Amino acid sequence: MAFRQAIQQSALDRRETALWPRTREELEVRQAALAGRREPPWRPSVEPAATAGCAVCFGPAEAGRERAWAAAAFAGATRGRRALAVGQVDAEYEPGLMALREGPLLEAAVRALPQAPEVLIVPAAGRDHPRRAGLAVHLGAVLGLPTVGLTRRPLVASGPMPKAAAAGSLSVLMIDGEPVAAWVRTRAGARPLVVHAGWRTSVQTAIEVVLASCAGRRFPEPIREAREAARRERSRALR
DNA sequence: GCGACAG
DNA sequence: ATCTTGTCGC
Repeated sequence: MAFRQAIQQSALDRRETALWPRTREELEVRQAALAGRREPPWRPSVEPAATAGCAVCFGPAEAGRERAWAAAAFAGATRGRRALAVGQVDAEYEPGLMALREGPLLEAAVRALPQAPEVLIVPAAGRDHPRRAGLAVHLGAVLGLPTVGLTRRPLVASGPMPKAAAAGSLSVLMIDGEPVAAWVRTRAGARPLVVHAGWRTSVQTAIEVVLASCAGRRFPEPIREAREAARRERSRALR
């Protein structure tokens, strides 16, 4: 049955945990494989789509490891609309390999959400990546959820920022003639953000998802909520 | 002079 | 990301 199948595909298994690569070599192989997979493009069934965001923040390192707090949230996140995940990470930050650091924790936070989102905004690159599979793409594949990536600047692609100061003005970023992301002014007069095509999303769809959730602010509401939740938990734990 | 490769 | 100084707008 198509209906039942759709439900199973959109529902998050809250107990299952994926195995993330532990080394640079393993991750690079995985990324190359992910980039080759061609899943059916996703489009919001109803607008606005149920959009969630996620975030991670780090604390002082202890014994070589860093403590980290992750959160996932829907807009207007209150109790019941967000979730947390805490852990340690030993991988250092390295452009192109962010999944080693943030993948497991972000997955845990999203899976802990009481409801499965229709689409997830990830604070990381998507298709604009050395192997076309940034953390936004990887996390979407692991969760079986459409994702879009959102960063302050491009990772690989380069191009001029939109000239117009109006919210919604944009300029597409390409790699080898393929659209991978776009500079998007999410708020009038503010510096544009880079919106990336992610897991099962095109640049166009990614832009629609992000613009629909910004509500007059530079960052999408779900991302702001998740970021705030993670930082608040960190300060609570560190105190 | 330094950085210019996501967070 | 995190930190820190400086500027802008309500």
